[in-house]
Amino acid sequence: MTTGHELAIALRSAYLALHRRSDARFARHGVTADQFVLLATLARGGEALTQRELAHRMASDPSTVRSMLILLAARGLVERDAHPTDARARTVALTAKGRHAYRRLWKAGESIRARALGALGPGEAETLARLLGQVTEALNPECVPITRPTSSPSRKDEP
Amino acid sequence: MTTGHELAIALRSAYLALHRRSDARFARHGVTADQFVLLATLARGGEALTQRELAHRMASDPSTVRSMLILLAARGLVERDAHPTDARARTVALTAKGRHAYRRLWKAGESIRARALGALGPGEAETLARLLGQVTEALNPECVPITRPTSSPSRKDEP
DNA sequence: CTCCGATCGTGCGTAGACGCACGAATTCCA
DNA sequence: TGGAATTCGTGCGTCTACGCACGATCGGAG
Repeated sequence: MTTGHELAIALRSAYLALHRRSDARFARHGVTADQFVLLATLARGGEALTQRELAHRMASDPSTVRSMLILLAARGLVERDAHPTDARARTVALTAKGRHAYRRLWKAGESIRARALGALGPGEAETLARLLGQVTEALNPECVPITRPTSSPSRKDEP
Repeated sequence: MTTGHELAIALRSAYLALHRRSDARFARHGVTADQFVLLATLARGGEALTQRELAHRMASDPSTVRSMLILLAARGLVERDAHPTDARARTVALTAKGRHAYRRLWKAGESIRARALGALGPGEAETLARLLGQVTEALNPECVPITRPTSSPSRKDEP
């Protein structure tokens, strides 16, 4: 039987392992794993996101994204301009240098992605992604169900 | 088809969602999600781990564990004593207050664990934990295979 | 017994992840 | 149209996750 605690620990371990590996790999190129995620989100996002939209797509926090953008902008990988119609917002986009760096980083990270996929049998990657999606969905504060959070006090885990 | 990148993003999203939820829940009790992990590891570890062993079991860094211990010790949840036989090491253990807090926190986190498990069908929790374990294993720097990291330049993902 | 390499913890610096409180701009609706 | 609620970004503080360079200690090889 797998308890919620075990699941949480497994999730934590896997994420931290991935993050460490990626950080170590990308460090040679002067960026962090999270900065890569930002650049990738921007690259795939078809130009010009607001900081908030960027944060949303990265499953990250606007405040966090802001400090990352400051670092990336200082290095010329990213550009922040005024939003055309909304004076509150700023648009974010990759610079040419940023796009170039992203392509380089993509290649650099390839073996790590291959390594993760290689650990999984045929079809297991799909399964894993799907299950992770279900957990994410359930954990996101999006729509807290009207029914009280835990109706029957489930005693699935034990300390 | 699920690419390595999608898998990485799914993993990141799930972990961050879990972490956020947990942090929010535990904040009322004055501890963070990661501090809970430390306390749980200590509680399950059968007393007296070295900082290094604790870090290993938490899938965390000795340096990180140290700063967490400083905070937890200042609040009397944890005790750091000299190691009986190794003058370099220090042993870490829960105080009575720490054990009490841990029990309280365990209950507080229950609905989150239930929520995650509830998003999964029968047997899926086991599957998810297993797949996460495989990925973790593959990503951990433990034994870097003698064969060069990526022999055949696999072109599984696309930017 | 005496080194020398491995190991433990420390201290410092950087980066991320967040919460919260602000000011400014936008939207909505009465 | 005027004001309230909302939304965007900022700034600040805290905690975690590391890497790296130390000093101290341990352990084994000679």
